[in-house]
Amino acid sequence: MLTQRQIIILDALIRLYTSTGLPIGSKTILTETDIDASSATIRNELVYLEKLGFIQKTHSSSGRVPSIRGYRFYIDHLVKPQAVAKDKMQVIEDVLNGHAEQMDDIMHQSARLLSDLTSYTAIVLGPRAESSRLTGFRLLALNDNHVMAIIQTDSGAIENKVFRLSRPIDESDLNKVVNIFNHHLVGRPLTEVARKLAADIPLLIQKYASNSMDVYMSLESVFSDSTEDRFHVSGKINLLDFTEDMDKQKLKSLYSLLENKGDLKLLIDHISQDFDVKIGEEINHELFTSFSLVTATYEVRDHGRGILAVLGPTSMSYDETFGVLDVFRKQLTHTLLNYYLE
Amino acid sequence: MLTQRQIIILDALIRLYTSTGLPIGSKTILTETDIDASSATIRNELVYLEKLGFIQKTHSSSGRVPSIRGYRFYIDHLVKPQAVAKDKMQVIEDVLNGHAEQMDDIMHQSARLLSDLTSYTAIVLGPRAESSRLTGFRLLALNDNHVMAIIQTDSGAIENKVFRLSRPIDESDLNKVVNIFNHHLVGRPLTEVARKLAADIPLLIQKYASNSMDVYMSLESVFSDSTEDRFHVSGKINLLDFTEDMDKQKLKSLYSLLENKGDLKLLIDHISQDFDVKIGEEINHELFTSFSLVTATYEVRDHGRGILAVLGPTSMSYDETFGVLDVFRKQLTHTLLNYYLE
DNA sequence: ATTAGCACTCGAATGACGCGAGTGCTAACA
DNA sequence: TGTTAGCACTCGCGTCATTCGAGTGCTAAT
Repeated sequence: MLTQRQIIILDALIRLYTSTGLPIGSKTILTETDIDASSATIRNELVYLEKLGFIQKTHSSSGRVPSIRGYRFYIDHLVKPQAVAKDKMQVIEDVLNGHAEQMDDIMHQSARLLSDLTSYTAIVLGPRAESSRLTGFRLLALNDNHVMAIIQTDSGAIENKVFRLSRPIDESDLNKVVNIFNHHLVGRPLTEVARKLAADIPLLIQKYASNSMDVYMSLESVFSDSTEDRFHVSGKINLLDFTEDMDKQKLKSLYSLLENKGDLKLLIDHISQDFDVKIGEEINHELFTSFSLVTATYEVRDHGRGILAVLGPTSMSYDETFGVLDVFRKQLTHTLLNYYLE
Repeated sequence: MLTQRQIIILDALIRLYTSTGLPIGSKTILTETDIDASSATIRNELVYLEKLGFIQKTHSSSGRVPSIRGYRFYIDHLVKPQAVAKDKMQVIEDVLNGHAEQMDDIMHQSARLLSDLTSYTAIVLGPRAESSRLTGFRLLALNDNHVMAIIQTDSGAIENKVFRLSRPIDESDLNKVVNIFNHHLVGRPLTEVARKLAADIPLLIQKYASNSMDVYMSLESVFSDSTEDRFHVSGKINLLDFTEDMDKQKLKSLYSLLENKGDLKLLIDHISQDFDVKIGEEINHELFTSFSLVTATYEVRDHGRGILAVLGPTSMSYDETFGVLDVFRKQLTHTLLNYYLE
C-alpha cells in the first residue's frame, strides 16, 4: 500500500513527465509540489516506488520515469478528467450538430475532430445494434446492365452499391429476386439475414429464379459491406509526433495496420466498459509497446453502442484525453439520437 | 553545347547518384563508364558541366550532384523508359482488368498499385469528358423522410446521395421536381446542367413546386459532388522514405496538402501533354523544392482524358517511373474503354 | 523517520584529431 | 591543344578524450 506522500509523489512525477517528456529527479518534485520534506526524503520514497515497479530509471544515475505499472495506478486512481475549454466545446457541438446527411459523415467528422483536439490518432466506430433488423431491400435497374441495390436497416444505415451484369437485365428476373428477399430476409435481424444469405437463399434462387444466380453473387458483397463495421481513422499523420525514435519500417507497419479493418477489429472491437485504457504491452501487440490506447463507448439507446478510441504515446495526457472523450461520448449520443429520431 | 563525352558523363553521374544517393566523384565515373580517359580529364569535364549549371558540389571538396538544370537535361534528352518486369506487368493487368463495379474502384486501385510499384506517392484523376451529358436523374423515397438521389452521366459516372427532409415526403412533390429535372437537365451537357441548376431551376421550382425548395437545396450538393473531380491519392506514407531531412512540420503540411482537393488541382489539373515532369522549384511551391512530379495523361476516346501523377524525390528513378506510367496509361485506356463498353 | 553531505555514475555536449574521398592546379607530354 | 600524372589542399565524418551537471545512493548525525 502507498502512503499519501508516495501517492502525491507518483502523481507529480507522472504529470511532470507528461508535460516535459524528461526523466524527473527528486529536486524537481520538491519544487513542484508542496511536500514538506527534503530532496533526500523524496529520494528515499522514489527508491520505494521503484521497488514496487511504479517507476524506473532510464540509466543508473538518471531521474525517474513512470513504468506501465505506474501509469496503470495513475489511471485507476489519480486521473482527473480535464474539463474541455469552452471554445473547443463549442466547436464539437457545432460540427456534430451541423446536420449531416449520413451516418458515415457524422462518424468521419467525429474522428477528424477527435484527432485534431487530442493531437493523437483517433478511431471511431459507429453504433452497432446487435439486434438491428433489415427493414428495406430494393433493386433498381439503372440501364441495360447496371443495377443498384439498396439496403436499409432500422439502425439507420442505408447502404447502396451499383453492380454490373454481364447480360442485359430482365426486370422480371430482378423482381423474383426482390420477392425472395422481401419474403425471407426483410424484417429479420441482421444476424439471421447473414446466416440465411449463405444457406437458404442460394437454394431458393436456384429453384425459383435460376437465371439470377449472378445477381445473387453480386448481392452477397453488398450485404457483407452493410453488416461490416466501418472504422473511421483520423490523424494517422500525428503518429509522427510521438514516434521520433521508432524506425521507419515499424512506423509504416503501424500506419498500414491502422488502415486494415481486421487489425482495427482486434484492437478495439471487444471493448465494452464506458472507459478503458490499455498501456504499452497491455495492448498485446509488439508494434504498440510505446503507445496507449484510450477507449470509450457511447450508447444510443436501442440503436446500440459505438466505440471511440484515441491512440497516443504511453506518456500522453490522460487527463485531457479522458476529458475530450467524455464530451464526445455525450455529444455523440445526443447527435445520433437526433439523427435516428428525424 | 555538350560534347558526346560530356553527355556520357552527365548521364552516368545522374544514374549513379540516383542509385547510390551519394555525391559522385571523378574516379567513380571513370570506373563505371567506358570512357577512355583519366580521372583528371573527367574532372576537367566536371568543372565545365558545373559552370553550365548542370551539376553542383555539396561542399568545396565533395563529389558532384545533379542540379535541377541537370535533371532537366536528363529528362529532356537522356531518359530511357525502363521496361516493366513481366510479373509486375501481370499484376497491373490482373488488378485493372479484375472487373470493378464502379469507376471509383478502378481509380482507387490504380493509385494504390502505382504507389506500390514506384514506392512513391501516386495521384490519379479519372477521365474528364468536357462534353459528357447528364443521362439520368431519379429521386427515390426510401422512407418517410429519407430520399435518395441518383445521377447518371454518359461518362459512366453513377453518383448517389441520401438526404433527409425535415418534413414527411410528399411523393407528388418529388415527382414535380423529377419532371422539371428530366425536362430541363437530362440529356444536356454537364456544363449546361451546372449553369441551369444555379439559374433557371430554382425559378422553375419556385413556380411549379414551391413546396420542394428544400429538396432542391439538397440536390445542389449532389450535383456538385458528381461534377467535382475525384482525386485518388495513395502512398502518402511513402513520403517518409524521401523526406528524412525535412522537418516534421513541413512534412505534415505536405501530407495535408495531398488530402486537399484544391491544392491537388493546382498541382496537376492543368497538365495536358502525354508526359510531363516538374522538378523541384519548377513545381513552384515551397514545399516541393526537393520533389519531382511526373505526370502522364491517358485518353479514353470521347470519354475524355485522365491524369496519372507520381510524386517522388528529385533524385528519383525517372527511367523506371516513365516505364511504369507508360504501362498504366495504356492499361487504363484499355480498362476504361471496356468499362464504358459493357 | 529525516536530512545534510558527499562520492559516484552516466548521458550529453564539446573539441581535437586523423582519415579519406574528392578537388583544383601545375607542369609535362603527345 | 587536349590529356594526364602528381600533389597540395579542403572538408565532412567518425573516433576518442574531456568536461559538465543533473541525479543518484549511502552514511552518519539529528
